[in-house]
Amino acid sequence: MDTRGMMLDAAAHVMRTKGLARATTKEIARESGFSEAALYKHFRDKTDLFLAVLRERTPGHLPELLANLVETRGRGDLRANLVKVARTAIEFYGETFPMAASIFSEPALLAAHREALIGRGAGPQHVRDALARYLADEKADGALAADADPEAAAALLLGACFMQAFLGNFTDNAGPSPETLVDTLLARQSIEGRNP
Amino acid sequence: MDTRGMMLDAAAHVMRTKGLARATTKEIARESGFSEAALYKHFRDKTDLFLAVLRERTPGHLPELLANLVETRGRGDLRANLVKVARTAIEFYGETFPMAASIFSEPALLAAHREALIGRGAGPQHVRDALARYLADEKADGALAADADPEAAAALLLGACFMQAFLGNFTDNAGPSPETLVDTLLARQSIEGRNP
DNA sequence: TGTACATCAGTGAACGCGCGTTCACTGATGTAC
DNA sequence: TGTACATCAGTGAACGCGCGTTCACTGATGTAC
Repeated sequence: MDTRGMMLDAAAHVMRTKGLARATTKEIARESGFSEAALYKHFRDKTDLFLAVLRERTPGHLPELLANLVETRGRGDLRANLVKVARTAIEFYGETFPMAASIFSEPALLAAHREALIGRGAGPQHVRDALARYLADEKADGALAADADPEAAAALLLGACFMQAFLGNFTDNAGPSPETLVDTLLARQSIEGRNP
Repeated sequence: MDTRGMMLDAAAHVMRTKGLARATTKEIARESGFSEAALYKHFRDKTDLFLAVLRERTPGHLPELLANLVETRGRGDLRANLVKVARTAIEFYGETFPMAASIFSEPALLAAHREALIGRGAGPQHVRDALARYLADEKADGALAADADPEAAAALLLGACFMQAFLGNFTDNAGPSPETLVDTLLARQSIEGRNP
């Protein structure tokens, strides 16, 4: 691993364990094994370093899984696919949440990160859109009810995972399993005959 | 309004607009119209002030609404009640999110806030539990399918609202309306005859 | 009523500290001839 | 091969700054007699 990579790892680790407010250049330098001055040979300033961490040290398994699902539409059965999405999403959001939430404490950093995501065509809403697209494909293939709403269904499932990850980071709250969430989403909750 | 209240308002305003990292004693003092020294007549230290803001300046309309729903079970129809919950939740989480997310940047503050919530018997999971309890009541009254899962349904609906509030704070993403979310939750998504 | 004192909310100025950043430097490695 | 110089990743020490916090204080208000 090159110096820059070690610095990014150190920064990501400090941000995760000590929090953004305690992620000082001193701490990151100490953790990486290099001097503070060395940080400035690889990154213009502290913001540049943080943005690089956000860009290069955010896990990608959820976007990847959804990209695959969209590509191989209908391969495997709907329920199993959604359970896998839910499981992956809870894990992904669980890893991502503390750092992502942190940057709300620095609006300037938040804005810069948002712009960077937009520039790359990435961002949280794209995940939801990808799942909605997969569900729309399943609906077109007849695996989903004709009056089902792919976007709302995607919002419900990912939202539950997102919140579960938040609750898991905030308390030790467990919440419903991925299977239960998916089954509840797919099944009718209101009594038969009544609307909707 | 007494001095203490003005200080809390000022602190909450600065936290919301400038972010936790820029919410310095100088800034809060300037905004409140008092000196920095005066802050220390009313709060032991900065952490004490922040915890007081979190305790006394967090909106309460969502917990309140759910408490009322649980009390007046079945009054009004299910769908209308849920739509109102969703609408209130999106607004509530939208107001709460930036500040709540902020404190993930200071784990010590986060831990202190969590302990304070536990001590008061409050916290985000209680909101979800309250909605689950209301849904369980509706199920017992026959307004919800016999095999419906109140906890999972509550997690799905509130999760979608929570994530929508996050997306709204992060980008200007709109997402499905409260009505669409509720209808999608209540209706069967998988095709009739297929499981589940 | 006037006088003497107590209380107390709030202040201006200073404090020490840790922060992000920069500086002149070092020493290992590569290159020319 | 040896010699002279260039390059460049990384350093130790210092810098100015803004932070949270404390200090001795002021001046308005209340109270006793």
